[in-house]
Amino acid sequence: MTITLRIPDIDADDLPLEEQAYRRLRQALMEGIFSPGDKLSIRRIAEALGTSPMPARTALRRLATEQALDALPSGTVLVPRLTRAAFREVSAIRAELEPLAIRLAATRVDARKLDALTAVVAEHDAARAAGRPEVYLQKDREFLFGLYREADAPMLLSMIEALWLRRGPLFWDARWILMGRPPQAAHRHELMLAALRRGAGEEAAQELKTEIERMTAFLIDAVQFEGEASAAPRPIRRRQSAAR
Amino acid sequence: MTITLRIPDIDADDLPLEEQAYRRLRQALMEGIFSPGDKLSIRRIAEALGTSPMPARTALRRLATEQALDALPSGTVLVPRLTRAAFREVSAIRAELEPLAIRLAATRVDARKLDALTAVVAEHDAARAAGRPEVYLQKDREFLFGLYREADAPMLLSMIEALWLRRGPLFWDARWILMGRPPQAAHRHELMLAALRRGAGEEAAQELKTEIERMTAFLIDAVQFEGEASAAPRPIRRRQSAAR
DNA sequence: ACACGGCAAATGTGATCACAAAGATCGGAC
DNA sequence: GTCCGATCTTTGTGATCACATTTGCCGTGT
Repeated sequence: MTITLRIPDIDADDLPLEEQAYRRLRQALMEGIFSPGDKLSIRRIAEALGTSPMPARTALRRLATEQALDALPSGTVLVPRLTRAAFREVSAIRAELEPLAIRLAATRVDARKLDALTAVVAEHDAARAAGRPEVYLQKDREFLFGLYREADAPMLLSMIEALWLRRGPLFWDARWILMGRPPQAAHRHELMLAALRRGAGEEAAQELKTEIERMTAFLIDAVQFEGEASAAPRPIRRRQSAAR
Repeated sequence: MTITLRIPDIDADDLPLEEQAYRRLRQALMEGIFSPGDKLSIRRIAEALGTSPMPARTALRRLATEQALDALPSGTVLVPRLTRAAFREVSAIRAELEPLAIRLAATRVDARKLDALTAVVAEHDAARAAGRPEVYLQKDREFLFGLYREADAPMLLSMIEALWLRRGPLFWDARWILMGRPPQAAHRHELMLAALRRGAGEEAAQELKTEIERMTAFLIDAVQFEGEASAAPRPIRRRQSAAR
């Protein structure tokens, strides 16, 4: 890891440094600041964050605890490189938990929220048309987590966040691939919204489960996973400048 | 919290102190050393563990990250007191994740393992007959996690462990209630084993889902939850000496 | 090319300290 | 009795340090 880190700032100056560090690192994981396999040393992260090592150390340990990062027996912390099996596992868990969140949200979400999320879907599709994968991924997240928060199920939300963090770097690497799918194949968010408007939570949950399963099947064939020989050129693994 | 802590020792002297602390605290959560609502101060835990504050601090932060403990905005760490809604949430997540683990395990588990787990079921029932709730809870855990480990799904296992940790103290408090249920109502482990022997993973998963849902319905009516008026005498909330 | 050994640098961990903030206690007023 | 303010104690956080372990680099041999 020889590239200068540009870890995002966040607007939370009144929180303890350790919490700020944690949140900034979470965001960095979702936004491609790190690549799969990167080694995160406490001192280097602390320097990048502009703190002493303690907050960085705590934040890294917290992220390892929730499996957003991998910790080796030596204590070294790495950005996860997912094997094919690990990616399947994450997806299988998502396919159970995220529909559950939708079912719970369906009993609580109101029309105003659904309208707001309709606008997010439009922005999601616009980002796709404009060729802005970073915005595309961010709108996908904004849509789904907008719904999951309606579930008012804090532990479930935290678990889903951990799943997204774990596969965040891989998704970032695959962002052009993901965005290159035809719109009707890429997501079923309109279908979900339509179902939710009819009060059909189970149907919306099923649409999401299908979306996750199909995205998994698509990426399984499209991505180079850890531990597999290079039968094709490696997908682009380096960061480009963030478009946002 | 005025009672002297007796945190379990573990057999892992070659691990870093922080990892030992973490594991010991996890075990303590499952075994009723703490009660819901207990405040865990870094210094007091460190003293009970016989370490400096650092390993205790890290362990407590890790446990808070995975929601085994609750952290207040001040940084104070508490043993969770589950509201009725929180207990329902934990159970709903369990009802999704644990059957998934069974389905995955069903494709891999062999007859030797099933035989070993058959013995655990017998010990589970013997503990019930002997009126030893601590062993009863431990055998329940041994049986189910024996299966979940067969799934070879590390993140799923970690998530299930976090769920069990979160509701560990409440279950400990309810151990006599749980053990007092008639055997055929208490669990469906024999049914699960029978299905797994036939290679019917989906059926075993469904038996477990039913077990979780019924146990939830039973406990919802039997337990005093946080934030609810005392319409009945509070259940015993203090530790008795561990029988093991 | 690879493997091994030696050495220096980097690293994670535990210990300790200072300090601001949170929490507990006490006394007085109503 | 309750409530409030003052004071003291405890607490969590961040900083820093020492040290054992790990990692990386270089040179040598095959």
